[in-house]
Order: sequence, then structure tokens, then C-alpha cells
Amino acid sequence: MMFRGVTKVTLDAKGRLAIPTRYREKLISRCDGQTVVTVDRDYCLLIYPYPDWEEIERKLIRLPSLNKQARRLQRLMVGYATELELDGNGRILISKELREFAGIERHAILIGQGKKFELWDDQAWSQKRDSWLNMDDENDLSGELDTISL
Amino acid sequence: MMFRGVTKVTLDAKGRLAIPTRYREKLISRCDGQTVVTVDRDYCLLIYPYPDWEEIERKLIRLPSLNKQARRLQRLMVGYATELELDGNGRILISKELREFAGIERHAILIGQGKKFELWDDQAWSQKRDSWLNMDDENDLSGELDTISL
DNA sequence: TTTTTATGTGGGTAATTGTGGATATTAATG
DNA sequence: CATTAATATCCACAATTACCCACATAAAAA
Repeated sequence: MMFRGVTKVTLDAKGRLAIPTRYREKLISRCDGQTVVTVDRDYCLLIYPYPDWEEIERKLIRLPSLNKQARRLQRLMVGYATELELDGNGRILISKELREFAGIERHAILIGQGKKFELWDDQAWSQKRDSWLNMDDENDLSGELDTISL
Repeated sequence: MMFRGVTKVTLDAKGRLAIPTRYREKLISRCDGQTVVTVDRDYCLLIYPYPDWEEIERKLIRLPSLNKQARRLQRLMVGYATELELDGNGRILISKELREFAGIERHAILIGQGKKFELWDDQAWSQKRDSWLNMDDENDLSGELDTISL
């Protein structure tokens, strides 16, 4: 079971996000609509089905707490992690703190990424996306990447 | 089984693309008309039979998620990947998000590329094509490329 | 040519989904 | 404890989409 696809979404005045219906059944069967939303280093939000989040959290906690980078990751991801449940209309209410972190006001982009979703402010997304596309990758093609034929 | 050939196609007002009939049987026998459409770095769309896409996706997901370049590829390709099924008239409905990405409005070019198709805005295509033809490649022929005899 | 078949193209309509607001319930504060 | 604010739950309308059908055009056959 994989989440895929890009959807333009709008948050309403209360900060509610309607999950596109094609994902709802999956979310309900997987975790009864229980999700965890947290932040990403790239200033977007991550939306996990609860069980998948638990696994991530376990991995994060297990990291050596003396390592500064690990510490930072823990603080961000565990710190911001918020349990959210789908309401009767298939929406989740994204808190102000999370919205502010990702700079999301009204128009946002929801992106399926396998086990999780990413939620971006729409402007931030198209900017990032174009900067990635225009990047010259030829130099840092490394390891497994250059063996993939698309 | 290989897809080949260039076809001028038109999307209707709703964004539906009629797959040329010579490909339909292949698509139906291979994947019961189930396809996945995603984006390419050159601002065109890629259309895969579902099973062929799954293989690509598996490779993508397995890439290390701390690698920035891998992350970028995942975001773009898995992110935009959209499952689409042929309708009763042999058409697929290309979402607004995908059409906008590739700048496709009405006139497009469908190109068979082995296991997949590419779909270009017709203007973008002829421009790209001509720029490739006029490119002077002699300097950066590298790696396996200079051993191929066409 | 005329007829028949196949394919491409465009809508109409019913059902679904997105969006906003109204009401009820809980929590917070003086 | 009363009053206000914040949150959750529910309902209704608006917009969109999926599905189906009809026509037009082109190709093939008679």
C-alpha cells in the first residue's frame, strides 16, 4: 500500500484539511483515521498513519542522544508530532503551530510519499520543485542512483 | 512488448487524452488499462503500465531517505505519480496538476518510449527537439555513449 | 459511390466530494 | 461558579467528477 500523487488542497478558516477521498479508505483501514503530523527539515509537514509513525519514532528514540544531529532530529520530529484524527467529513485540523512552521495559510499541496504524505505551502512547493529540476545533478550522481533506469 | 512512435493528440476541455487505438490492446492485456502517470525532469509526463511503474517505484522507495538527491527524485516521481484507468472510450483523464506541470493545454505529442510513453506539450516538444538537434555534442560524449553504433 | 464500422470528440446528468457555517460541547479564565 | 473562548460535531450547499450516451469524422467494405 503506497500513497502517491499530488493534490491541490485548501485549508479552511479553521485550519482544517480535507483528505482527498481516494486516500480516505486506506487511512481508515490502516489506522482507523488516526494520524500523526510532524515537521520536516525542508519546512513542510509530514502526515503518517499512526502505526507507521510509531515505527519512525522508535527509530528516532534509539539514536545516540550524544550525537548533536540526532538530538536535533528528535527535537524537531518528536517535538512537533501531533496526533490528529479524521473528523466526520474526512478532515484533520492542523494546529496553528504546525501551519506556521510550514508557512501554510490557505493553498497547499498534498503529496503522497509511500507510507506518508507531505504537505507544503503551494508557493514553497513550486519554488522548491523548480529549483530541484533546474539543478545540475550530473556531478553528484552517486551510488545506487545511477543504476536506475526510469 | 515495446511502445514506439510519435502521435499528435488533443486533450478535450476536461483534460481527457484518447490513447491511440494501436496501443490500447497492449495496454489492456498488459495491465487491464491501469496506468500511472508521473512527471519527468524535462517537464513532460511519463505514462507507465501499472506493473512497470511498480518496479520503478520499488527502486525509488528503497533509496536512502537522507540522501538529498534521492529525496528529490522520490518527491517528484512518486509525488506526482497518479493512477489512471482507461475509460470506456479508451481515454485517461490527466489531472490539472499534471497538465500544469507539463504546460499541456490542448495539443500534445505522445511518444512511445519502450516500456512507457512520454507526453509533451506540442510547442515544448518541437522546441526541445530542435534544440537537441542543433546541439553540439562532440565534446561531452562520455562513458558508454561513444561505444554505441546506431 | 454508398453503406457500414470503427474511432475521436464533446457534452449531460447523477452522484460524490469539497467547503463553509451553525450548533453543541469542552476547556479556560476571572 | 459564571462567563468567555476554544474545540469538536454535525449539517447543508456548492462545486466537481465519473459515468454514460450521442454525434461527427474517418476508414473500410460492399
